[in-house]
Amino acid sequence: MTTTDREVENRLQQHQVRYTTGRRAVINSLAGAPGPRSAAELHAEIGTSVPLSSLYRSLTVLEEFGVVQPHFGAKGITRYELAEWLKGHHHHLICINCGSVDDIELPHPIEQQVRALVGDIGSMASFMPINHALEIEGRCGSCL
Amino acid sequence: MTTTDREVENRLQQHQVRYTTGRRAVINSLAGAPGPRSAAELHAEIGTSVPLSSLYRSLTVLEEFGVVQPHFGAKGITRYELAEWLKGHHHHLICINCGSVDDIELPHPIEQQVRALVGDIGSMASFMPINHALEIEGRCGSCL
DNA sequence: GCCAATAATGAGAATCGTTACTATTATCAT
DNA sequence: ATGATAATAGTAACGATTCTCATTATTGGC
Repeated sequence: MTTTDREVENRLQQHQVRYTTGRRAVINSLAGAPGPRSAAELHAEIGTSVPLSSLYRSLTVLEEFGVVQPHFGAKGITRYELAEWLKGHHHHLICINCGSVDDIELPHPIEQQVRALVGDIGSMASFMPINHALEIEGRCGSCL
Repeated sequence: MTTTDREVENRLQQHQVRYTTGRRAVINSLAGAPGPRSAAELHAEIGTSVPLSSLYRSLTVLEEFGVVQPHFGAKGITRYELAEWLKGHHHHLICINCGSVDDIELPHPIEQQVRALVGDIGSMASFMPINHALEIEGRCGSCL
């Protein structure tokens, strides 16, 4: 059992939500992925032991209790990743050629700058920022 | 005929693509909106004179020729907005309470900082940035 | 350990945003 | 005007996601 596993287990326990085999499979798959994954992608990796419909339900529950976070992509495809408190704050590099989405964690000073900018923007627009995402579109290493 | 209208007309003409009534309706509706709009929202505003299927087709060709840009939101809903060369580079304030998406144009010096950060990130991740979007989630003025 | 109560699952149908198809209509150059 | 081509309207098809409900697993109390 990994650390992530244990943390998720605790979080769910506190809400009297069961950490079942299917949900475990989702978490472990996401924990090993370098970026957000769609239900279909998870299904392909996990195998047919967890049917798609259950996968979707698991994702919904896990999102409801703050364990995973959705990321909305082209063609109505929603990909999920572990929430920030599990995997750390990060941003996305989205390849316009192959469609891949990879995580990138900014060096602390740079992330601080982003955070400061977001704060400034919020106060100048009478908007209360709670989260932010810097999505960078371009060409990934394999598609240059 | 507005300036935007004329600019779109020119762009399409250069590609031998017609700027029809339906496409004009889409552009004008988007030009008057404070944020991205979905096909359904445009249909509601424009009325039944332009059927949904035509709206979708219009959006597809307008995107194809760089006149509008998609924005992917929750529940598989794609919203479109005028491309940057028409409406200027901007970012989004997304309200987690009411779901509204509003545009925000950053003061020039701040946008410069963002741009510089994106450049830095690209070179440190061997990724060629082409575009970027700072999406700020939080509570809008009406939902504080 | 066993039982009732409750939560979760599996399989398929239903939903909804979006796309594809095709016959008809509008537009453009000549 | 006319023929070639682009665009439209209406409807069927599609695919990601959600819903339904009968069945199965888990849990807390005995």
